[in-house]
Amino acid sequence: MPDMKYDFTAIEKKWQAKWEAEKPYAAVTGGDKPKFYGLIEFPYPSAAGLHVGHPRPFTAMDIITRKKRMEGYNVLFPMGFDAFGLPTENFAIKNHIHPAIVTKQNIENFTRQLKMLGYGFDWDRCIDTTDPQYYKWTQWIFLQLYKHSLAYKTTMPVNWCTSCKCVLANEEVVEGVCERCGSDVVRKEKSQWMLAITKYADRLIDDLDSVDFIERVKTQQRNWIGRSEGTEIDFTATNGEKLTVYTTRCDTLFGVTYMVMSPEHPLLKQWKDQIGNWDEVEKYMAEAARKSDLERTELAKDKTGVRLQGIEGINPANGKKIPIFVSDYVLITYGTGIVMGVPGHDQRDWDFATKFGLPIIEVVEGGDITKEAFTLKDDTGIMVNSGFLNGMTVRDAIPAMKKHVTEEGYGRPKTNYKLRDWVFSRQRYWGEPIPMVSCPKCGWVPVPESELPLVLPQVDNYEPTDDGESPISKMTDWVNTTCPQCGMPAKRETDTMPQWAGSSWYYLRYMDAKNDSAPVSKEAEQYWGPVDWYNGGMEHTTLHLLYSRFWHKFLYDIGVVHTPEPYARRTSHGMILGQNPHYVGNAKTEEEKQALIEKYGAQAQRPAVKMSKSLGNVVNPDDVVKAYGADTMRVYIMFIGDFEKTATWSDEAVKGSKRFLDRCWNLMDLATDDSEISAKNETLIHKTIKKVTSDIDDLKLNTAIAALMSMVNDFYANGLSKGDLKTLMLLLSPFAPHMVEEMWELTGFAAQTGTMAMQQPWPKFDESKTVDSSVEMAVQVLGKLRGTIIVPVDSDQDTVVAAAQQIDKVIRAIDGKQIVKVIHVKNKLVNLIVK
RNA sequence: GCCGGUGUGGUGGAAUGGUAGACACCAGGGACUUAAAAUCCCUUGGCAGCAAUGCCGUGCCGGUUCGAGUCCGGCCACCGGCACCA
Repeated sequence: MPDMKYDFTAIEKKWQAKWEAEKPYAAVTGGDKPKFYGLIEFPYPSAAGLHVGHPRPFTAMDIITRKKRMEGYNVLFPMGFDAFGLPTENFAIKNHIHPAIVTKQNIENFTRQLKMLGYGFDWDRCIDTTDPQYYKWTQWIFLQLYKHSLAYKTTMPVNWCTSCKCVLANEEVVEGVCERCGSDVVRKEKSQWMLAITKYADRLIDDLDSVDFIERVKTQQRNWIGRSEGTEIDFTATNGEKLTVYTTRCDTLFGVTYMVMSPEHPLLKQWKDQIGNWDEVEKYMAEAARKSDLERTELAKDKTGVRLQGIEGINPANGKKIPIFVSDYVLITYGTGIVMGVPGHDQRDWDFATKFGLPIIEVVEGGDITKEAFTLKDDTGIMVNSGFLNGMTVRDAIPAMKKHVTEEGYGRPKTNYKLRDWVFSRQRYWGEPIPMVSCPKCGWVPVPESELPLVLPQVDNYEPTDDGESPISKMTDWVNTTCPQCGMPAKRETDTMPQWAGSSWYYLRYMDAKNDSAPVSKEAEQYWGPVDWYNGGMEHTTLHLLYSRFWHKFLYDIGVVHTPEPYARRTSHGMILGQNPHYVGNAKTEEEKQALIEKYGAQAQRPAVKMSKSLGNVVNPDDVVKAYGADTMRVYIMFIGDFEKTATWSDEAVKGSKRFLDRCWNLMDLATDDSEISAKNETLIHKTIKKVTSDIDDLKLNTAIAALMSMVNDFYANGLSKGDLKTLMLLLSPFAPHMVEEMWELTGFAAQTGTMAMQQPWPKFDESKTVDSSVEMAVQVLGKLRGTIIVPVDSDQDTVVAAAQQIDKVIRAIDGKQIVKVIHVKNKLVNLIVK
């Protein structure tokens, strides 16, 4: 073997060129092989390029799909770009470049970096959501939603980001601020396109049972949808109006001492003339409208409200008259916007009643309602002061009351959801135009499908406007059109679709990326669907992941796809953090330490933090590849820790992965010419194949690499044959594909087999060869480790006990005592119980 | 407040109820070298001891078990999600 250095730069360049030319990763629809569709979330092509967070999921799925190919699967592993969105638009505004040009440059840079890392994507299927040939079908799906009454335009209070000058979906508001820019979100009355995701709420929850998603994704989606089973109860107002409330605790109906209406409730304005203190009420309503979501939440503890003069409510259970208040702790968006106040058994109601001096009635025994509401979590409390419910447990009282109100005709069981319909329009430029035309005579009319794609017009200024209109609205040539229905002058919708539109169906497009007559052909979808394994970030759980499940279910209903769920399996990766430059642990002196704590506070206590430009702890994959090579980058990012957990990048630790690859490379000099697996390494090799195979399937890439490292260490200790090296190369090839192909060629296996290593079958193990002829067993006396013995595999108890009694420490430990019991776990341990 | 998750050496992390710390990083020692880098070898959980060895040790308290990082009950801390959802 020629003594050659591992020149990763030259090697990686060579093999990437070969793969570019020969396309070994191209997926062909159809054939006899079983199919495997592995998917990772496509990136948003930012100007900053890839950061080291990207390669974690990408490398993992690349390894999984490479192994699947070797196992004989027909693999689809695609990549694309989710390129509409605000950062590009803002960059374009700032630098006076068209967003399309920025997007093109960014995609080119991302593509270069992804190819640099050696991923086995089928580049012929690459998609770009801003390509009119792609968004033609995004618009088409919108039109189908419209035709099925799942897209509608309505005026309602929406979340308005004061900085982006744009509406946001509920899912995009985090703790009262915009999830993207962190600015205040206020409520604004606006006419918006909506998608009726709530119609799919039950299916989105129930079908989670049929898919293999990690549990935290399922719980998070269930919580977000927030299904609650309760009761609607009709109260009456003294002016004759019916006031329906929603409650999950209908058992407490006898404990109601007041009612509360949301300040946004439409009945209030209707009652203007009947409300004695209308001025006061109106003022309160105006104040509530001005508050941002954040303010409303922050002030949660301090209840405010105004009592309506001249109108009271009547409790249908006992005919009692009770006051009605207006208060902003009642939300118009949940339930009926009216709540029955049960201060004895709801803490918010208790707070409110205490502040306004309202009576508090105990209807469930067990607490001290003079101190706080008794809101027991278990439901075994006994009902009191509640007419026919007295003496029952809460558990029995709820169904009894539900039945009662239904029979009496003033109530009914009702299911409610926290999930809201999806606000689907944005007042920004860089998004898919919504293909609708507003005609003075016909109302909203869809653009005919034959006219799709409705291409985004060129504008001079992308700047968002303060009047809340899209920049496109200034393009009168484009806006002014004719009604597709009556031919009269009409105007186009100028809002665009949200960031999440294009990604709601992109996994389907990969199956048939060039189709000009459908989003995806029936054949391609039948063959590739559903996605077998989808990995992505937890931050998308209640956004992209939920949205795309919704769209998929709709496409299922209209016969475009053949499965009710898009993704069979969902896993999630942890974030990659950077070193914290301000960490107190780095301080050398006590003064330095104090200075850091003073300056950075809690931030200084954390060894690792999110990478950011301002902290200067961003790791650029380009630099890592330049210094150590793509294969080292791939191995390190997998070896860094448990895939699902947060991990911290370490420049020092990368070297360990490089060292490992060097050691693999240098094994070429040591391997003897024997092309068979050597007898001395046989067990080791079969064990390692077994371990690496199952670890990849279980997404435990870190321990798979550890097993390979162990094998290499043993090869150095015991020597190896070319046959042994061959197995190592095959097991390593998904992890470090460039280096392995070069080794495969240098060791003559390329010439001998006529294929690349990646095209070889995945090594098989023989279960019977994964066990050694002898094993080391633990010897315990009274559960305490006293030594180890080496015995033939599967030795019986007598043999093991006899061997154990030869050990000095064991002899001493049982000295003068009787062995009364022996616990013998075959090949593992023997525990001598003495007295 | 509710729902998840996590807690193991100086560090990242391993451990189907069965030898805690695999595999690495850092550190220390040695070899090679004019020297450095690279490479190779050794040590490396803590305490006591020259050593053999002994004791302690997986956030805390208790329980089940021959045996608990792992299972059960109760705490504490941190991370993530939701949150005036009636």
